[in-house]
Amino acid sequence: MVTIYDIAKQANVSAMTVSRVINNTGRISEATRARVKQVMEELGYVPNSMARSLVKQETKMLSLLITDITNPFYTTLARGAEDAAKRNGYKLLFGNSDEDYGKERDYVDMVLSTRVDGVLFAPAGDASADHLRLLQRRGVPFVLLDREVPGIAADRVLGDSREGARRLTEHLIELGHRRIAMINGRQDVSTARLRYQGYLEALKLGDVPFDPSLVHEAGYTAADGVELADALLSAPEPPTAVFAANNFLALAVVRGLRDRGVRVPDDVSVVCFDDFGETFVLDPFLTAAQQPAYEFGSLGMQLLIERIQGAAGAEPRNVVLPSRLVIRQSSKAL
Amino acid sequence: MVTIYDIAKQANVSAMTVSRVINNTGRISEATRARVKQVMEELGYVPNSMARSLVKQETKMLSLLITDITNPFYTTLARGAEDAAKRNGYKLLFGNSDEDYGKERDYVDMVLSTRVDGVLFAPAGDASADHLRLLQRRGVPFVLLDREVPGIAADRVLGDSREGARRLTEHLIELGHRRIAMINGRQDVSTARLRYQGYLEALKLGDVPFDPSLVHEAGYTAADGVELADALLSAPEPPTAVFAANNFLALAVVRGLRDRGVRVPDDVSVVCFDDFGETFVLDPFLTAAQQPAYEFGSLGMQLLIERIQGAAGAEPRNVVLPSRLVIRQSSKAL
DNA sequence: TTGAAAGCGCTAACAC
DNA sequence: GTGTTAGCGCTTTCAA
Repeated sequence: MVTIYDIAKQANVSAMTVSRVINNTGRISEATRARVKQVMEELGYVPNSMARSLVKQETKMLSLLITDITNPFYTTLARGAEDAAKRNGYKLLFGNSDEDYGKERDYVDMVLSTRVDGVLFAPAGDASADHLRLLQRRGVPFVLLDREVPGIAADRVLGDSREGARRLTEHLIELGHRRIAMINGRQDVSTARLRYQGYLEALKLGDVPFDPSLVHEAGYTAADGVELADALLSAPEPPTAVFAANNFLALAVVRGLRDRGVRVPDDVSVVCFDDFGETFVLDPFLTAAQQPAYEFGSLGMQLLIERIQGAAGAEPRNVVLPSRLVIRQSSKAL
Repeated sequence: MVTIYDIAKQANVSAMTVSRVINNTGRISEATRARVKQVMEELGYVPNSMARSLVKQETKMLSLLITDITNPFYTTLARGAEDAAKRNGYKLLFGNSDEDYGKERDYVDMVLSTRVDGVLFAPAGDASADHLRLLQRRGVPFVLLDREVPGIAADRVLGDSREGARRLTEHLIELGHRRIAMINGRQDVSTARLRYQGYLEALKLGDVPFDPSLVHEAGYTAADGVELADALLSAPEPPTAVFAANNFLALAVVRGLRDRGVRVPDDVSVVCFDDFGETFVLDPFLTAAQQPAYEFGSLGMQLLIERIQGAAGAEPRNVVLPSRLVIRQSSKAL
């Protein structure tokens, strides 16, 4: 491996001079600079960023933790984050918690020992508070993504879960539905709670009686919610419409209903948060509240970098990104 | 930041003793070990992996470079790679070249300065050879993913592009098609060349005359190939079937054809390599040669780690993963 | 079983 | 403009 000292010797200067050339700091004569640069070229020198990090106490490395790498919402978010990181000269370390607190904990340990300069953190749920406090105690800046965590004050980029859920439910009510089921993520996840509240709000505003037998909790991943259709249909009086709290749940429900001979939207309408967009799907079918996933990532990254560079101010900032209601074929008038 | 020295002082031992406890090396009395461990706990010590890397000359960090982070083929592959890396105690740095040699070059520089222990590399194309030689000269082990690069001898995990393309084309011929168009990636990408060859092979075997006006080249990303439908339909005698060399191209073509009033599959059949699977799509529509994306990642990672740990032998290994032909509604008898 | 010294590759701080 | 010294946090080597 070529080091600064090899360059220094060849170019007949001190290590410091080489360091100055590399970093463009201090005053260097043009002659020396040229000579050093040439030797660097010849020897194919590449700086050792570990050595640099060790002395500078910063790694120029950031970390992004998401909860489901198979979900297009998060991969699109990841892209936004990566673009913004690269623009600012940071590398990005990715992690995937799979909605699992154990894996999340492992990841936090990794992050701590890697000494990344900051973390973009999509928490698995409320119990992530422990992990976030670990980061706080070590002085690692972070920005919360998509979900808030009670008891943790930090910058965050959130969606309008409550509002979006309310609008989706209202849409169903406007179509004449009154028996509207909801399938949701776990209640220890803030978005699940807020989407539930939005649902209740819409029912109240629309003068639709609330029936607890129509509400089911699963989780947010593709694996969750496969059996949901049974639960839905087994209600004393089954629903005519379903609000699914995310894209995977919606897919599972539509599949499950169809398998049982229930047609969507003819027999049952389905709406959801986050869809799969036009990118992957030929004929997008689901009526959905679309969230600007890319902006979750890029904005979050921007907040994080501002925070790291001390351009942020003491109090946490809160960004709420509105969703867009896209009406498609999966919802239909009763 | 808590260091080894803080622990050493508190526990009344030398730094070396602490180091030994951390790494479980050497002989330590149970008493000392317990004392050190307790202090570590109390102070919340987390090892500084940069300092360790600097002296050990290894980072326990690997890197994965893919060419299109928006393509489910690659995100699934990434998941396989990540799982395998974690199983073996490695961290994973992600990168995305967007099929662009410039971005790829930047990424290689980054990789070099980060001193990762190895790279899983999905090359943008043949010109990636320069970048790969850079890695070779620096002694950074890598495994090629999905695409081979002429002139570069290295471990690799590839699909059966030629075979898969042949089978897809044969499928169309069996359905009675004889005017079969192909839309392809750039010819400086090995998979594009091989898929083209497979297409030609099938034509020859099926006694179908080859018409160069039916072959079009675009690129592999969603952005490419939007205008392809025009080119296809403007042929003197337009095709009755289209073989698209990947998933995004297929989606673009179907959209383009529909926009121009051409029905798929009634007027034109479409088949492709890599689809979007059942994970995102309610009613998968495309007849496709499905590749085992997850295994590309996990197997590639396994090869890489073996290579790094010297368990590999001198000559490059070559793994070919077969694709699976899934027949759906987008292809139909003439 | 434990410790002292040296050094991984780099840069901050201070000379000259 | 350029050089010297010291040290970032850890492990290797050798000694006790």
